[in-house]
Amino acid sequence: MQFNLFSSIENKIKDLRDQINHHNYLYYLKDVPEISDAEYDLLFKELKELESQYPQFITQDSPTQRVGETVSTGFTPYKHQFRMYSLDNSNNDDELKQWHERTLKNFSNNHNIELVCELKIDGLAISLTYENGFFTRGTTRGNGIVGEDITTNLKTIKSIPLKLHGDKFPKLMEVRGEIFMPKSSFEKLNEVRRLNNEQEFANPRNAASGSVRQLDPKITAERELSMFSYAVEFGDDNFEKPKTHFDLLKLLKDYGFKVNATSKKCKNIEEALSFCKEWEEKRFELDYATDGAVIKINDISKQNELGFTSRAPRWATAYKFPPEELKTQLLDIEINVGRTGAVTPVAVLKPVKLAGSVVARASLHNFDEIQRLDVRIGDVVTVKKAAEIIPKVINVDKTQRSEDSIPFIYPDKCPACQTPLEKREGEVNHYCPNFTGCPSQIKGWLQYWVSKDALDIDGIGESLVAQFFDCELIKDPSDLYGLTFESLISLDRMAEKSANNIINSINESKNRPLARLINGLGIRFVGKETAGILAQHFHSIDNLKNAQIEELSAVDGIGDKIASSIKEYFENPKNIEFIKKLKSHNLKTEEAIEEQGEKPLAGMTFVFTGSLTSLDRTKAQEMVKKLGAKATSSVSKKTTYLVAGDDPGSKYDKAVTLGVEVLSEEKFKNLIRSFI
DNA sequence: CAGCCTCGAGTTCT
DNA sequence: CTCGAGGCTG
Repeated sequence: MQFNLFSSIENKIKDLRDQINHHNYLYYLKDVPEISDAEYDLLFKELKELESQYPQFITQDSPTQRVGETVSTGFTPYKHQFRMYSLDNSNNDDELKQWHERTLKNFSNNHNIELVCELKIDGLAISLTYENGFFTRGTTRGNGIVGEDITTNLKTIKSIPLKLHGDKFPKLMEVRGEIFMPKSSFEKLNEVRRLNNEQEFANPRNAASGSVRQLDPKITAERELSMFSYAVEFGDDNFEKPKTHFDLLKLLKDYGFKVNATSKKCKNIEEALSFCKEWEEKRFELDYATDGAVIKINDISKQNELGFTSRAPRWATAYKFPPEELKTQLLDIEINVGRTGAVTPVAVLKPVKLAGSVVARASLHNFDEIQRLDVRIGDVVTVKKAAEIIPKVINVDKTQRSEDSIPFIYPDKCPACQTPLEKREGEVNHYCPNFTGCPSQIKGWLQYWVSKDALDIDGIGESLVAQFFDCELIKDPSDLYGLTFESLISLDRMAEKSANNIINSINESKNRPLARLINGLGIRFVGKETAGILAQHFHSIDNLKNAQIEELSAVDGIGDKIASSIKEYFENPKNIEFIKKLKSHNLKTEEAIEEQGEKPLAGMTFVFTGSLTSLDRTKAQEMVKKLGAKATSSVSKKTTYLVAGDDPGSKYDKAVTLGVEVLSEEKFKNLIRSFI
């Protein structure tokens, strides 16, 4: 299973590489591009993603390896002598106090346990190896176990001593620190890049990261980079090590490292909290970016007693400063109609930089939300990123509202097809009821049909289905299967090769598992999961069609609402017609009862979080399902294992609170391997 | 019937 | 990731 997976990925990567190189040739040398820039970018993006997941398949001639590409290569992987751990987070005062309480419980005499507070620098974590006082190697953090050797670049950074000061050194030590670019240098650098018409860096962190991973160390040397050091791993039993973390910081300073001067010893958690509060305000005055504070137990013997979880020390926690908020102007409210007919308003914002990226849009969810905020076009609003990712409008500054502003008038007609909108009793969303005729809904459906969770048609995405639909080549997904080479080639920006690929992909999708097909139908309340249940129970679309309400709701996981939604779907002659068309194009609409293999993981529930390095999440989920376990997306008491990849999110914290066992990617793979 | 737990749907940007 | 809503359990 593993081997097939890898060889097909290798082929896929090779195929992408060849395609892109071919298009490069056409574009740059022959000046006759066959595909649009957007399509080219998509191919490129896909290749980059696959390569970053499976770096073993990167070859020298890959288009991603050209100078100017940010994909990191050319650096040798290096296995850290001592693992580089992450930090657990405390998102607010309570969580910090809880961490403190939990930690102190481990000691019988827990009075006067000193803490050290430090600012958490928003940069790039690295590790420096010193042998007998000489700097011998510097590496990126990577996944904490293996990083990349960037010694030559790091040697250009002046705050990294090439030889330690003083005369007593351990035989071996690894110093951990954070590389950063001062805000002022970042501004200067971007100024220059702007003048040269070069792409600007989004934030100092990205600039530092980009600078340190240059293949040419001369470029690194030109960038103003600096480093704060904050930890050491000793590889020398005879060396007399510091007894406390604070002494360790002092030792680092004496050795000639730059140590952040704000670090402070605290007698109790209240003092630590006031350190956090103080810097939450003052951090903007600093010339470097900080995203929080780190609180550590000072006594190193106590640190050793506490030890580590699978990913982080128990004796330290990161206090996260609240996410950045910004004010900006709301330029317009756009109305989207999704594939189900659900109407969602989207705020169009004057673009602002927020927590590292430029935000121009934010969902307003529904009409209730607009009323709750009383948000009007032209208002000045506060935007913040929920969970650091999704922009959200959190409030409206009504003092800055002009006198002639009027409340937003919610449309009563679908913007795409002019059908009057409906709101069902007890539901929050408005719907466009023109389910079979609304162009916006059909486009959404087409897009869903070709997506990974449905028929997974490679090479067709949002723009292409919209193009097909707008050219009236297709009216619904079944028409995809009637597309001919000739009809495709008549389109703009479509050449033989792409047309062939598309026809092939479409044909391949005729044999997808039944569950995917059911999901693609777009029956209300029936998504990926429920479609899977239905496929397993009924084995064919026809059986599903003929099932009575009672039969449906008897199935585990299907209640009255879903059952009647399914029944309703199959009572609509248009849908019956659609399924007929699928069959006439030879799509697989039935599936033999799957052979029940060994189910060694029966009864277990897995949740995945963070980015997995050696396999992708969907694959991992399919694997555990095959072995009889469930794969869900949120952690609860019922979760057996949380598999945490790199940089896990809130799920990790929840698992810790609920006492759910956490597996590293490595441990997970071992577990799975023992069954195949 | 309340209180979980899960699922579905929609969303942003790199 | 988050909200809302459906299904199941005690």
